Amino acid sequence: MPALSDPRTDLKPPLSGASVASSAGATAAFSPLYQQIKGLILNSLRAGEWKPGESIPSETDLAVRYRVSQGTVRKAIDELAAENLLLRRQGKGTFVATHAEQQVQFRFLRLVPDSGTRGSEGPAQRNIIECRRTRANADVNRALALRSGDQVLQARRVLSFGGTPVILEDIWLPAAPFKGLTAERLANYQGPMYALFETEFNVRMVRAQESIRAVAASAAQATLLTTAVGTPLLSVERVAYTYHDEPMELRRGYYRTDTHHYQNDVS
Amino acid sequence: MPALSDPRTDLKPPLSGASVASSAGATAAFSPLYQQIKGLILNSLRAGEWKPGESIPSETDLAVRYRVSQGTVRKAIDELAAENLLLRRQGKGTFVATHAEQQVQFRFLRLVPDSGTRGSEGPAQRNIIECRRTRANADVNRALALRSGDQVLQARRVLSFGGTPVILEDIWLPAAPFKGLTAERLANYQGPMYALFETEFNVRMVRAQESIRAVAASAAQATLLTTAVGTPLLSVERVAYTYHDEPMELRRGYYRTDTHHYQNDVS
DNA sequence: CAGTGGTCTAGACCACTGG
DNA sequence: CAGTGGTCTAGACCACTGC
Repeated sequence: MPALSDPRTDLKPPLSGASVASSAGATAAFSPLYQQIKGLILNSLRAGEWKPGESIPSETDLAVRYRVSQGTVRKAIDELAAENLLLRRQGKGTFVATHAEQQVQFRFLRLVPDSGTRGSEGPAQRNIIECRRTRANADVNRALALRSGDQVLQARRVLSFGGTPVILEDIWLPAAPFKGLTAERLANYQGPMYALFETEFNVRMVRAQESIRAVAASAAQATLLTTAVGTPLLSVERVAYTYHDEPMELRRGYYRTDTHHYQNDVS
Repeated sequence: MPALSDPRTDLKPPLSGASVASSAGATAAFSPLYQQIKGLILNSLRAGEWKPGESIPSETDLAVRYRVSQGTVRKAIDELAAENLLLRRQGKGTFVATHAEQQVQFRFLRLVPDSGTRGSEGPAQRNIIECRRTRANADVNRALALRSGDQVLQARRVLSFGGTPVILEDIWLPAAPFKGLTAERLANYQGPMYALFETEFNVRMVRAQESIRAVAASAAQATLLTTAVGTPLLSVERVAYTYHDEPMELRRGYYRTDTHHYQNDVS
């Protein structure tokens, strides 16, 4: 191993909070080396240096690159794998997670059929009702951290399983990162919408937060979901985030739960 | 460190699948040392050797006890901490997680007020409607992995926040592990029900699986929740598990979502 | 100050994959 | 067979807690 006298261009040594201000709180947080490495890897992911589905360099290579031991790189990758940003495959390498894989399709969709398993009803049919460009209202602006006046894309679609419409969704996206997205491209793409976002716009959804309520179907909703007005529906409001917790999508879903249910593990 | 010649009473060496049957698949799975250690710690937890809220021995002590390095014990504890079974506190020790802590009260309850934070409405009022001992139907038996004919305890209660009834719950428990549980003890206990289970019956709920639907309030439900018949309610069916994935509780909850919502993080 | 968990390193060896 | 991630060890040192 090389001596540590060599200056590191990327990393600060993990020094403790020796900030100027000594009194009155405001102590600089101690940041371990592996957290700094994690941040650097995160930056490379966001910058697209390694694309979804591709492998990242081996642990030993990264250890050389960052001038730390393999164990430290390993711990950084461990956390990123636990957050589903990376995928380790023994003997093969470490890969950037993607929404395009067959195994984890609909990874963010918690709705499953009451009987049978996910996907047992065959592929979902996607039906784009509309897609337009507007200025968002205050609600949407707040959720997406936009300035008032910023443009957004709004889409509405229906997902059907086995021929039955089950999900009605309104989707809002900031217009800037999704420049060029049209109803046609949405309609023609086969596969999860988030996979299209990855390949076409270099936007990878990493985590999401959902707020769930029970509501009664309006006339419009009932029509699109071929059910009666007043039918109880699951209202699922989702904000999806990219790397570094940037909000990138607001989605308001209405789920029929007569043949499906929302499944959640809590611990 | 002592030589490894010393026979280990508890552990098999992490040998690979050299089982008798060599052909026809059925290869014995390779189990790393730290997984075996994790299993032993799990056994001690289930046996009540260390009780909720107490500290377990230090990593170095456990390393001596199990005759492995501290790093191996550490990895076992890491996983148990990630699963919320243990709680690490730097400088103090490692503690058995509990539902009785102030910080994590209602850890399994995902319902939060639309405005304000969890607990901002003051403490929840718990109202036991009934508690009786019966034979369970097939549904409940299946969920709790009981034999038909086994006795169960059934309770119904209403939870109110800020004076408004928000949650109606039906709860089923296997009678055997909860021998002696009565409506009075439930009603008199202040604090989360799962905390009572820990202290009185040595049953610790570790994880749960919830199935969520939207339903219309029945007459009985509407009365107890002081709302109108047909009001959309969130139906939350929960199966809660103890150590080693033993199902120990079935709970059917009905949540009003006019002032609260079910919050979920997905990644 | 001693004791705890947390970080970092270095090296040996194992399990798995694919050419 | 070489290359990858996975396990295990041993030791040094750091950060945090409480006496």
